[in-house]
Amino acid sequence: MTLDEAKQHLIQAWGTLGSSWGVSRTMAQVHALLLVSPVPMTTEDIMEALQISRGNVNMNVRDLMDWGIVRKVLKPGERKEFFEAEKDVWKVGMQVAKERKKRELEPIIRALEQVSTIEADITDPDVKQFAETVENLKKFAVNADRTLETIIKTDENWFWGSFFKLFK
Amino acid sequence: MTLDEAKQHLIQAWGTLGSSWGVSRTMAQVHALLLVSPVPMTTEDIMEALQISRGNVNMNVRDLMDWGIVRKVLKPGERKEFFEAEKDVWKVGMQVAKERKKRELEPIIRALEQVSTIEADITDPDVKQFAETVENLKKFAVNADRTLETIIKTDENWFWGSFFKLFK
DNA sequence: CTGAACTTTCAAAATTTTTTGAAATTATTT
DNA sequence: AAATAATTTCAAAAAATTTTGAAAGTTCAG
Repeated sequence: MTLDEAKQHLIQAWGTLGSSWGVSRTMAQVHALLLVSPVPMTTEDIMEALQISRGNVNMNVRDLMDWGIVRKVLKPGERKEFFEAEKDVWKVGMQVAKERKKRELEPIIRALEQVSTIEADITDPDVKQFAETVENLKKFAVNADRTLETIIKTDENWFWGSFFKLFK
Repeated sequence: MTLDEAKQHLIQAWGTLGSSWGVSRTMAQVHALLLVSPVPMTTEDIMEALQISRGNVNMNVRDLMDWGIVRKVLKPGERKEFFEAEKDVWKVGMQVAKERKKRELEPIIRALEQVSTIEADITDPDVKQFAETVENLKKFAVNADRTLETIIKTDENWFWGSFFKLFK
């Protein structure tokens, strides 16, 4: 397998993985492309490498920047903008965890709290069962949130070194 | 808020959450519906509650059963099949973690391994950088896999009681 | 300022995913 | 074995998402 073939494989695999996690195939592919590029790339480079339109590149790169895992790089004397991906895999993982926590975990916790303001006859067994289910979902979500929060604040070395040892 | 309103809210919120995690809105809604139903439901009950077609209910219920978070219940003397969701939130979470690990984490690890069989001049700095990135992705994935594996084998009580304390 | 280089936007088109519903299949009862 | 009831399948339709590309906007050198 040549370097280029390997890159292509990885980009495809990353795109597929993205799809099953609610990230659009193209966004994941742009991310993978920048991740394996040894140098920052321009919009045109990305267009050419993935055979997609200018607008598409622009949107996906912007989204990746919103996720905090791709940066704009300005080269002195160059008019064009260059993009590079965060290469530190731990940082990427943490950044994604942080964003998903903010975008999805926190909203669902708020929704669960809202829903538990149900005013109803607590002696009704159906109401009781519902309240219990919601309460458990909330506990689970809050626990996950707290755990993520802690992991996010943890430094890289701790993870690579001894995360899994804690679970022995 | 009445019980029914609260249920509707939760079903909607669950559907939205599903979307951002690569689960179809309807599948998440069927799951939520069964989760808050005090009794097992038939295909027709679900059709009516969510206003969706028979085929759609059938497919999504089957998928939920594949995920191991919904069961078929047969009532003696009844011709129809009933469905109920696993109510234990911890079990649901673990089951989903287990399936996603199998369906998505393991395949990406295999893909990364494949890609690292690249035969190329290791003195080429580009090749070296690529190999390094792939190696780090693999380490991250394997670590996550191992951690998940351990959590999955952990019993419920441990999580609810002291998960987050470990991270202080 | 002006115009060229580059970036962003967004309505329409293409693609992908989901849903429908009727026909085929399977299971159960008489 | 025939009739009835329920489930499954799957091609076509609908809906949702993604992509395109050209026009509008922005930036900057001269």
